[in-house]
Amino acid sequence: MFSKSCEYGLRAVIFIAQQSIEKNKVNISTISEEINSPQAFTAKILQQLTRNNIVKSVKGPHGGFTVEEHKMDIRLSEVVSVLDGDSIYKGCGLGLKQCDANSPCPLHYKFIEIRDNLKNMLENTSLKSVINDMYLEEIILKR
Amino acid sequence: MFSKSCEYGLRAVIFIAQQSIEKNKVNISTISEEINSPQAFTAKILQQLTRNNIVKSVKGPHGGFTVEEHKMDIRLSEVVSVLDGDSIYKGCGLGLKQCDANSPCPLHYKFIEIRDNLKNMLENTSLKSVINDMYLEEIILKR
DNA sequence: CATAAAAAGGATAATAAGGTCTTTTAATCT
DNA sequence: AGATTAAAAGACCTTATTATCCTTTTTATG
Repeated sequence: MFSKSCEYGLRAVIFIAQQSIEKNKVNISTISEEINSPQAFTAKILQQLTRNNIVKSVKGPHGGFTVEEHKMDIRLSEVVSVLDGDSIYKGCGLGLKQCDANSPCPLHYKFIEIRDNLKNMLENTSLKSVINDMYLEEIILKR
Repeated sequence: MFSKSCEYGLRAVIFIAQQSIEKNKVNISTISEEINSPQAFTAKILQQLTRNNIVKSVKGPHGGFTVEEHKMDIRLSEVVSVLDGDSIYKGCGLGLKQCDANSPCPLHYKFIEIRDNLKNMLENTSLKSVINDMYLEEIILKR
């Protein structure tokens, strides 16, 4: 469904956000340990998320990554579109370049439903709400 | 959503099935032309579908590919699982190896809904029904 | 100001996905 | 039987994704 980059990215953002709520900055080595991802690769992904103002990074001693308070209600869709673009929402299920109501592929209307579903879920799910859910149940980001 | 192999495979099967209803065998060069896919690669994919008894192949002059009548009600899910396996249905949205009701990822329940949706669509859509739909509206497999 | 901690950036390596080409096998038609 | 046509099979190549390594830059602190 998502690329590895996007999977790691989502996990990382969720972890960082959770820690930010507890007032902790976290560095890459902690992050990659806690979400079980390759460290250098994760660093690359966080660079992208930093450039796109989804996470904030601070260099130097006691530096690390945070999600600022006013960013807590960004949607998962924003993370996904930074890392994977919008092909999941827009692309044709059968891979046709041109596929819309005017010249639909045989599965066009069936796919629209599923993609809209995914789109709505990602657009309606804020970082904050994910973190809240995590406090309700024992929820893990490793393994 | 699907791999290229799976996209080409689905398009190919749909095209072959449609032609089979009109009593035509079709060869790879026609198929790849009509569904706009790389010929040699499409041949590879059709080999897999042949080995898995989804399409039937006949070698030699006037040979080609067909979908036999009793195969017309196989589901799209069967094609997808031959070409892409079942990770779309089973895999965790965040890429965790272990993720289920016992140790769910933060998005587990949200993803279940979407994957079930996709699963149901593919399991309830037969080749025959796709072809029928294609006769109702002007539907294309190219571009 | 020197040092250490941390992210940023560039270069490269490994693996997987996507795609091509050539040879082999099988069916059909003179 | 021999020529021809078409798929099957396997070897090979290319590109994109995933992943690592190493150097540079930034910055907090003793």
